[in-house]
Amino acid sequence: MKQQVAPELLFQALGDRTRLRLLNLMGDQELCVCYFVEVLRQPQPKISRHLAYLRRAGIVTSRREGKWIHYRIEQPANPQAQELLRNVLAWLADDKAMQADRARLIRACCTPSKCSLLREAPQPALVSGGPEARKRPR
Amino acid sequence: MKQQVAPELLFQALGDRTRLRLLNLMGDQELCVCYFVEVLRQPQPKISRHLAYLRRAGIVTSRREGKWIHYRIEQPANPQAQELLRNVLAWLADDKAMQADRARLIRACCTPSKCSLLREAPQPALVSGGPEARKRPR
DNA sequence: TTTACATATTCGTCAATGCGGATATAATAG
DNA sequence: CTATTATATCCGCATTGACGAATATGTAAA
Repeated sequence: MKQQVAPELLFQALGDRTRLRLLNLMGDQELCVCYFVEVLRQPQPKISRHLAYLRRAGIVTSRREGKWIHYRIEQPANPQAQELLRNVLAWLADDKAMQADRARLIRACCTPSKCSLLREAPQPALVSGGPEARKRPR
Repeated sequence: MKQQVAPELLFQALGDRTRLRLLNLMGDQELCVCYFVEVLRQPQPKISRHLAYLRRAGIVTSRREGKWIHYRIEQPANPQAQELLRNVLAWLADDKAMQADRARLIRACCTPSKCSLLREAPQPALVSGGPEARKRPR
């Protein structure tokens, strides 16, 4: 069973711009680390450290596939926390800078050949039952 | 116009147990500092410091009435932030320890004479248009 | 097995912040 | 004016966490 997060620990994890940008990029898809590095244009160790923080906080999980490691948002066990996380993502989606990040991600996915880091990187894939899927339950 | 809070700053403010307990006690009422001190059984300077933090973060406002200073939650300007804050309070309302705090508050209000700090303290009052009022708009 | 690549971790430093204890400020009471 | 009460702020200390730089780990390719 997923462990219950104390609210203050969740909020501490959300209290950093870089981590919010990472979550915003994940949204409802699974992304491998090189995309974060490419899109956010931040040093790889920095990205990795913040992803580790999110993982320790139970907000994301990772999955290895060969050389690549994919990260995705993990649904919290607590329904209230789930709702809250959905709200957070919706709020981020309204933020101009966050929208710019998403746009950069889409461009990177369309033309991976132009991005030094993404030559052979696996494409992102939608996560079934992710936060976005739950918002449009048709 | 209320200023827009960056999401990460809001979350930093929410990332502390004492501050969440304070917010939970405020809920939709306006409370004076002595109640927080009495109910949370924490040193007054500690309470005061955390209230100041919340004020600087734009989450609460204060109002002086003679010797007493009342604090209440301030509705964020951004609708997304409003929704989020409502979610936070709803989550807290589910937490056992938070419920115990609220029960202690009610007891303190009913028998202020038994609480050393509350001899003459003004009673809490509901805040019009507060988060709870918005949830039961009848 | 060596090499290259993707990602993670460690180290030293610095800023932010939590705390208790002491003290300052502001309002009222006497 | 002085004393008291309610609240805020300051000090020193400890912890946390963010950062860049360097390095380690794990996987696959040559």
